[in-house]
Amino acid sequence: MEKVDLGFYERTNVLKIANDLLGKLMVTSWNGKQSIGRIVEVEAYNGIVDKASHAFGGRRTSRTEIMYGRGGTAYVYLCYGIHHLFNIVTNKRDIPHAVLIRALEPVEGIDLMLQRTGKVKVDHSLASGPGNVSKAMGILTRHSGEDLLGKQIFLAYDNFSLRKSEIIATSRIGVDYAAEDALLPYRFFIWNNVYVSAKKSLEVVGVEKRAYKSIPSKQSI
DNA sequence: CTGACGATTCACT
DNA sequence: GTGAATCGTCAGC
Repeated sequence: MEKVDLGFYERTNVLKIANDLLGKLMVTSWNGKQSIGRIVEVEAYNGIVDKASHAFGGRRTSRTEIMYGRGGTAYVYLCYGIHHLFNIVTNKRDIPHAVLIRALEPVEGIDLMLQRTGKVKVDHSLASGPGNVSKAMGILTRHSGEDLLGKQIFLAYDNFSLRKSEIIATSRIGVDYAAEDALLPYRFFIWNNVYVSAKKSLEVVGVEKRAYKSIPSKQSI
């Protein structure tokens, strides 16, 4: 298991990074408690030109400031007053790209995940859905700003690999307010993986496997 | 200071 | 399919 390095996070194409995150291992380790999950579903948020992004239009607030930090930083925020959503900041400082981790396949420390989620046995929902990912891994908003090159929260890779044909791209979940940008195929997941969330909405959408080639890059508003 | 609301989940119909 | 839970964040006054 090798830790994902800074170069991976600092790349400029957030859609490419989102694709590359599929199959990677997410690790949390504190108080001697380690949990590992394999990333099976993500969503890309393309910074200031993306109406679904918290940083749309260059918006800077105390909360979103983290997104303007260096790639390889955790951005965690509270949603609906209940759910802690874990994102990975990408690109260079001042370019607020991010990738939301939406689902994990539990790999290690599963007893801890069960304990944290209050579940009795493993099922498809253990770390499926962005709120459940954080709950199972023990991530809270206080971890926002944490360095992903550190020892507490980081990503790693092993021998696992995916073919491009195993990656499905669809529109993102819960971003209807983003008008036309709600339709962009910025959600990626592993085909046929049982831990992927919101399956009902799939209906085998028009699969856009090369979505990242059409990424908008203009930096004006 | 106030009010509206969200990158969600779960139980229930 | 519908609605409740629940609170930090943010715009507006």
